[in-house]
Amino acid sequence: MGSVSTLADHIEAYIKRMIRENQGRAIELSRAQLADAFACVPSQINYVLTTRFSLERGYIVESRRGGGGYIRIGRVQVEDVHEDAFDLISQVGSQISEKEMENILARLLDHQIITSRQARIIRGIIQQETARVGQGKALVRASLVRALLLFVLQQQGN
Amino acid sequence: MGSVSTLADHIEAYIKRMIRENQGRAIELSRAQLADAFACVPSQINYVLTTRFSLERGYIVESRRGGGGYIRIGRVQVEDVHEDAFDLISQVGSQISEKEMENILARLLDHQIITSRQARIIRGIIQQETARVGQGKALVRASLVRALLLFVLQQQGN
DNA sequence: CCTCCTTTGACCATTCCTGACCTTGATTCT
DNA sequence: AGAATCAAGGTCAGGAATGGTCAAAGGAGG
Repeated sequence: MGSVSTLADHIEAYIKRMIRENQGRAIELSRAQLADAFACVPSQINYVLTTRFSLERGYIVESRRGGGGYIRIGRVQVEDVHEDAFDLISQVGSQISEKEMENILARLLDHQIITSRQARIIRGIIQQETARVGQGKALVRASLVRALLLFVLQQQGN
Repeated sequence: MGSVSTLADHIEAYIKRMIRENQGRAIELSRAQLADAFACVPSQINYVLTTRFSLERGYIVESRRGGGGYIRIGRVQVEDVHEDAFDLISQVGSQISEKEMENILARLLDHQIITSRQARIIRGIIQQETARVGQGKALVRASLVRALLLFVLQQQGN
């Protein structure tokens, strides 16, 4: 697993565990309470939500302000994970940023379509290959992401 | 002077010893601290990492910037049987023709380093990807061949 | 000398965390 | 009902902590 060192990482892990323990169903929580539990400012929760629970990473976050306010966090429901994976890959355009790549990997990892080891190797390979070219890294990255992920999927016999 | 020991060599040895002492498991370190320990500029660490801890040499390096940033260095287990395969791959230049690619695949197939199914999948993916780009197919192909073969080899050392 | 590897430093990019200030919804007071 | 107040959550910009890049200078060996 990734390094669980920063506060944000801990909060992320906490939320994911909550969801897991709830059979993957959406959970509801109070921003203020959570912030209190981790001894941080409330906006830190928003930071975690936007950086780790974005739609691109497969999460849906709803909330309401005012008295009795709440934050609900759930996973995007997908019929067939492999279908979803192919969709994800086919939606990769001719260029892709590092951040976009991370989102895809995070999502596939989340759905256990790839292992963290595979994700690491993919990152490593792409890092080396993009370093090799001066310009057009986003182009090379797109090509490699598609190729490597497609390879993984096809190998699994899809 | 038998300069068997540049600063880079010492840093390399230090990191390798760390990994050894950690039972071969990945280690995590701080670039700034390490640079400090060796009284050099931080970028020297990057130099050592890129020149001595590349994937072809069997290492995988991950890092994160910002607060709580780190550099993680681990080994990817690779069977010795595949030593020459790595040589083959690292000899792939910045461009390679379809014929050269076929030769490489044939050799790897011959030595049973990859299966015919894997070879087929690789061919298919590379065909698709090179078709996407108008020019510079040989460039893209080289990148993909390296990436996919590297991936296959590291997958096996699991 | 020439070339390749090493070292350095200036400048850049990313990630995290906080606090001041804003918006929205519910409840209570007149 | 309307106003005031209370109780959430949201935004945004900034500071601090890391690591990354790149090109030029330095050195050792052939």
